[in-house]
Amino acid sequence: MPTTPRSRSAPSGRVTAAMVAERAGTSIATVSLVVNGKDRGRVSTPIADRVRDAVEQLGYVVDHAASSLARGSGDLVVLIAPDLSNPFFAEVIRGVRDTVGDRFQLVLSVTERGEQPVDADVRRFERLRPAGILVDAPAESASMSASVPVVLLDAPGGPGAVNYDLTAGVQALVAHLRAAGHRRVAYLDGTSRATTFAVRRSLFEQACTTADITVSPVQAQADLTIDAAAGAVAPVVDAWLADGVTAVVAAADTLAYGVLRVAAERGIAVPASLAVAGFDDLPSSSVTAPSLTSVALPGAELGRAAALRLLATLDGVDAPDPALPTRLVPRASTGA
Amino acid sequence: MPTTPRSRSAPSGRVTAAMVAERAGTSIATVSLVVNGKDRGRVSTPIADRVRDAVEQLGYVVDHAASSLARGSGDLVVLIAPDLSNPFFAEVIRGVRDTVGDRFQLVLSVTERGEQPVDADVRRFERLRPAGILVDAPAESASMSASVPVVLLDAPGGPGAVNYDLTAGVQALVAHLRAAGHRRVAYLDGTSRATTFAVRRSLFEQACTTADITVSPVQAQADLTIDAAAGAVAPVVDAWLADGVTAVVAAADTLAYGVLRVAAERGIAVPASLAVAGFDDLPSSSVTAPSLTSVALPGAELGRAAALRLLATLDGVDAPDPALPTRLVPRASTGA
DNA sequence: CTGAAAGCGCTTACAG
DNA sequence: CTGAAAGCGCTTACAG
Repeated sequence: MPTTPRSRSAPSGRVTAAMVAERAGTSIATVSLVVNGKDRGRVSTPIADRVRDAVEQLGYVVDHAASSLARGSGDLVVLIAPDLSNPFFAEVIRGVRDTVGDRFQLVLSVTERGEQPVDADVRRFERLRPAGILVDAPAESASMSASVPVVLLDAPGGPGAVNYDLTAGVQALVAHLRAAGHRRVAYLDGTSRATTFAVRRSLFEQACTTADITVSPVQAQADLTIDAAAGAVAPVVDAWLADGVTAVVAAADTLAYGVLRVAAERGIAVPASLAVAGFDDLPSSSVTAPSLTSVALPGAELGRAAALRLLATLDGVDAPDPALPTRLVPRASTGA
Repeated sequence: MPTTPRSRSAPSGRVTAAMVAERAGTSIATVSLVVNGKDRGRVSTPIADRVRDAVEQLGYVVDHAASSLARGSGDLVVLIAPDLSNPFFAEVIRGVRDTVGDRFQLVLSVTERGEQPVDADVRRFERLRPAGILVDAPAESASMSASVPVVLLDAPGGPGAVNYDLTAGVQALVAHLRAAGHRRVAYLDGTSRATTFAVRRSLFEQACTTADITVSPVQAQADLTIDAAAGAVAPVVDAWLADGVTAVVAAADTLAYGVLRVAAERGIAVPASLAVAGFDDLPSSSVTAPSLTSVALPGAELGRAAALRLLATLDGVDAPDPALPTRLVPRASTGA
């Protein structure tokens, strides 16, 4: 810890506007204007050039803390997402980043494994005075309000949220299973408290009822990792088979991978003895053994839509708000 | 845009220390001390309690911008990582987050897909006055210096870096291939400019030379995604086979997945006609068709080691700096 | 066109 | 034990 007195501006390596101003022979006010591109018609060309030269030579960068303090808010956009072990979120992030672009700087925060973003997370990031906050798969959409604009992703029912329209995808999945002759299926749920999982389950159960397919009372759920899913499936897979289940639908592809792994270990033929399907359509779902049938949720699209909505809010204009379409990608794991 | 005059503190919903002080009947200096836990022996218990009550009632949170401006730096730790479509990074992040814990707030930044973190990324985040910056898989470790402590991850050769000892893993892989009778192999490289990829390749080639295995002159490389890998492999797979190649080693598991996919499409038996192996040992590598042999790089360990090193630097103590061990996980894709 | 000055919300010697 | 005040580095009316 340096003991340098604070009054002496010990050259901390940090270049300030004052240093730029001195070198350019102007005031820091002028430096601020030039650096922020607000010099048109306010600063003469020769002076502006001198400032730019000095900035270049000194490697000056506007201090974010000071700037956002003075301005009231900064150019940060915060995206709070659940644990990234689900590759789905990588896609969402990409969509957001490509959309907020250079205008804002995107920073991410991830929750503890298996946790959903909650109110307190939003609160913690308000401190940073971001331009806006995006929350992916929040636990409860109720009280996510803040002093900055907040957009919720994949938070069905919430206001100020962008969502998938899961109906089409789920119905296609159930129709697909029905056509393959399945009449009794199991559902492997996530332990996640994200509302989207409740929606997936209930839409699935509804569709099954309509299609005259029975959902097995033998329940299982797990964290969204392959290991956790395999651990949850191992104890119940025999009960499923004994119950006459011929297909299992998992709330996420990573969960479905766990089913595939247990089936492989037990020598249960997929799809002959047990069909398997998931949600997300992860990139790796095309190379599993067998390749996995999945309801495709385009993550990058979700990220893009959320970012557009935030930008629209910041600009004070109305945002289009279409629910994003989902579709079934049938593969070998259901005999496609 | 609100036109509120700045002088009137329009109740922006933001609670300030002044508001807390007024409610508690003290000064903002006292509020600051209490809120930062520096009140022991400096503030009387009844006053401290009144402050805490007021904080509670008002929901006061210290403003990050103002705090880090006044203090010189804040409690943020920034982790800059390449595009997250490689699930490997999720592990690294988890290791970092679990280690920096509650003392610091972790924020992430990801580069454009296929890009590596560069100097300019570090520069951009210095603005935030973080306590430290972690850079995963940087392009060049040379000039990554900043006004805050920087720790490089997976940046072989750099000073202030934490790394894997790839030797053991690579040698085990090559010995494994040799034992299975392979004498001519191909290497599928990543287009990534991260130095770790150069190291992987050169260690592999060295080990092959020693083991009297020939590396095919038929070259291929791709972005670290399954699609990109499949696209790069498709045009060369016949040439590999024609060249007498019996095994292909990919610089990352995601690349190896691309090989598996092309092999499946072409009806090339794995491992009978072509053995496949990768680096990373991703969770999904246990469920691919066939399951993938891989050099395991424990991502969470890397993140943990880097975070410990940063904490040590901040505390001014020496950091232990063991290279992290790697090992081979043999699976069906090489006939294990 | 230009700069002095107030203010953003904190933290921290310093003086009581 | 407590508070007034300076200072962190900017931005932005405002007065020249």
